Amino acid sequence: MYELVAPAPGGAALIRRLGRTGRPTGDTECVAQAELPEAVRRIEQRHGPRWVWERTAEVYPALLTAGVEVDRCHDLSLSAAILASSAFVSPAYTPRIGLPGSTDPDAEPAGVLAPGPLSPFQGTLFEPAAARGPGIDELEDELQSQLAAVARSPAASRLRLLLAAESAGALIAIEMQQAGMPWDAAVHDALLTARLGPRPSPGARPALLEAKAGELRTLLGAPRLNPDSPRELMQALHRAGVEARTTRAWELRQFRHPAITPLLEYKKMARLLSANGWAWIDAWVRDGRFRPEYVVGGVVTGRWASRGGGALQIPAEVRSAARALPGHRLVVADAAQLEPRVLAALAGDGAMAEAARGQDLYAGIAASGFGGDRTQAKVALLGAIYGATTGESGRLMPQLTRMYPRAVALVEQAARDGERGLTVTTHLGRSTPAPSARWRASQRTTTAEEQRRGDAVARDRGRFTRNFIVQGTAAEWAECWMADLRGRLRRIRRQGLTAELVYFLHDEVVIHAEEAAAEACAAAAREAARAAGRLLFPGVPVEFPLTVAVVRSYDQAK
DNA sequence: TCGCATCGCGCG
DNA sequence: AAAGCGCGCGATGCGA
Repeated sequence: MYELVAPAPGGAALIRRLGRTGRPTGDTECVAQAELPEAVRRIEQRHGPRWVWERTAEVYPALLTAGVEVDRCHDLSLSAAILASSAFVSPAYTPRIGLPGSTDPDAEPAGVLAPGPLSPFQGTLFEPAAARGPGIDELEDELQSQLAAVARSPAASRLRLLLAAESAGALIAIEMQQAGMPWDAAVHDALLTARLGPRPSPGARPALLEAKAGELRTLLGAPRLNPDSPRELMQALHRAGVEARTTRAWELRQFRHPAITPLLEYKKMARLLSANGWAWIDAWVRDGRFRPEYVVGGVVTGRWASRGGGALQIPAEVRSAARALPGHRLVVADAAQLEPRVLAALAGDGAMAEAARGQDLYAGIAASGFGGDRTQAKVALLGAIYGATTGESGRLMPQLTRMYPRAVALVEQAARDGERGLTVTTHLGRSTPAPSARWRASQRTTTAEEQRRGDAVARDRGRFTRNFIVQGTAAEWAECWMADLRGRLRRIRRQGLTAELVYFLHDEVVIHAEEAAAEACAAAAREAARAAGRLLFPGVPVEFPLTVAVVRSYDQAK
């Protein structure tokens, strides 16, 4: 059933077999750290247990390096974070181990999640500091306490699915990091050179960017302007008669002045240079792969975050550098309009599910109520999910409410609850953190001015909780999707073919596969999406179609 | 020189 | 503060 792995003093590792409730069912095996991969391989082949460890990121890299993959695990730290705040757990469960992000073993286990630097080590199985962390008996206790918390929950099967998906995500994050996104530095360099000029010496502006800056200085009559400084830029614009309040691109676009167009071009080019220029290649591309670190559960809603290289913000502009190796393809699969579909399923809104029947949900909704205007349908729906009150989407809300009363009522209720400081919870059981100190202060106001500001703070929280249930449940769908897909790709690999997950972006995955396996991977992604829909929403008639592209480079998808 | 806040912009 | 959610990260500017 379970095999618990824990560090032991003297650089050893302990392995203990546990039953359904986390009680030992056999002896504890002690192996040298260097022998752990082999021991894991042996046990994995014998009975394919669910591996239990404190943090996947501390154990799994070394196993993978030794060529040992595991089928499934239970990540105690990630599970603790979910259970500690889940409204589905009652009476409350208190973790006895550190939560993700707290590397300090003395840290208050149930305390606030202090965003400390995680340093998942690469070379050895356990950091030296971990020796002072929980030992095997504490980890066994913790597992029992988590399993008990799940078992007494009225939503036990949902929580079980959530913990399994999150733990699978932890495995996938490490596997993807080791695989890396195939990245052609020469292609990247060529596109930088075309856009900015040849690579300059460090600190200098590339030629085309410098030329653009010169043009700007002339047009604004500001010969010493540094366009990278918002303050200097602001002053120069004002002197030139452009009365912008900020120097953001969207605002500058409103003004008519000869300098605006070159300024917007400068900003675009400067952004490319600083965010994804040559320094980025040097820092993040090695051996033809971009290897970011994925932080599972790094976002409050349950989405993944990343560390290093801005992995989840790779601009369209440089995606042509993500190229399949010769004889290979990138299979790019994207869940079409995931969040609105999740809303339809969550709310059990039959009318919305009906409109979502086809590949394009917005078109379906437009056809049944916005006079066929797809843009309007999209603006209205996103406004409902994000909490827009003014502008076009605000005006479209009454119409949307008439068409889909259940879906709108669901997000409205989440917003009201959030404003009042209540917890809201995703479909599988991830709950919002307790209201911030700022929100609590907003409840104690005396003057009218304080009252007004307090209301604004409450509405902020309402928009957060409104979005939380949708974004968070979408993240659960995506994690279940990917976990199921991982299993299918492993089966494809067992036929001797190359097929590996190399990138994940909230509602989109990239698989690197040899040509002969590409179509099978595309089919696997589609089947996994159906499986995820059934897992989360059994019996609910909402479809989760994918857009799948088999391409040579990432920019060729969509 | 460093840490920290702010601005701005990329992604979903 | 884009019309509204969630992030990461680089450059600048300021105070220590």
